[in-house]
Amino acid sequence: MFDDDRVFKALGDATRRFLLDLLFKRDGRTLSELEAELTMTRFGVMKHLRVLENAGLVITRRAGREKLHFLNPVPVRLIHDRWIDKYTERQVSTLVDMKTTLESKKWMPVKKRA
Amino acid sequence: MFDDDRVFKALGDATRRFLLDLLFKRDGRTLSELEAELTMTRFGVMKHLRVLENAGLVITRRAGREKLHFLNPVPVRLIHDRWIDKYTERQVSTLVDMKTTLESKKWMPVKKRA
DNA sequence: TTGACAGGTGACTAAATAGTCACATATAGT
DNA sequence: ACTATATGTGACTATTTAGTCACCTGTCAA
Repeated sequence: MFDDDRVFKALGDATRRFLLDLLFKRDGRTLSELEAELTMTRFGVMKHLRVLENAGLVITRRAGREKLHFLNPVPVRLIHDRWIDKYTERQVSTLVDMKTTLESKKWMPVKKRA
Repeated sequence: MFDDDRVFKALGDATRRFLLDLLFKRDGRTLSELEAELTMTRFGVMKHLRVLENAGLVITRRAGREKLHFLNPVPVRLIHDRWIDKYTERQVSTLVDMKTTLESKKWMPVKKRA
């Protein structure tokens, strides 16, 4: 199994992406803290965290009997660089910004169409 | 199934990533052209291309009896934006550049499956 | 119209993966 | 030492998914 395969396989599961979302909002959480946000068993969460750690998407540090989890953005950036050329990057990000702006408008609670 | 799930599931397979690599090098290829680069059956390749198309990672255009395939970078950029903050983006990309320079090797295209 | 070529389909098999269980280890504070 | 808390493990099951087969449809060019 190649390194990049581990990364993409890790990202292939919705629960693991949710864990990354949690860590993106706030780093340095423990296993128990993360488990509280999910409906799954603790061991289920632990297995997911291990997959993320083996992929390098999450970095951990022991602190006493606790294990703190941190999001590592580097693999994500490497995905980006693999299929987005430096010369077209600006155009793509502009396009994405426009898209998300439009969509967020669509999602806004509309005052109502009287 | 959510949109982002389709994207990540699509990226979870090495053959499909290899197809994206091929299209990244040169756009607008036909099914047969892509099949020639793989050891798999034509139908196998077709199924993979359909997964990529449903995920929005590949866009197609019919031209007579041929179907041309193009790489769409937008979903890739959205992955990036999900876990890389605009304020830390510069640091991360600098770090990645240093890393790739030092290693002097980027990710190799995945080899054909045995 | 006929033959050759490009692409499309349903059903099947083998392998990979998510999630669970009961049980085990290690640390903090009293 | 003792107990509550935080994390770690091996084996099992159910589901998903990659890849193949034989066969069908549509388009080009002579």
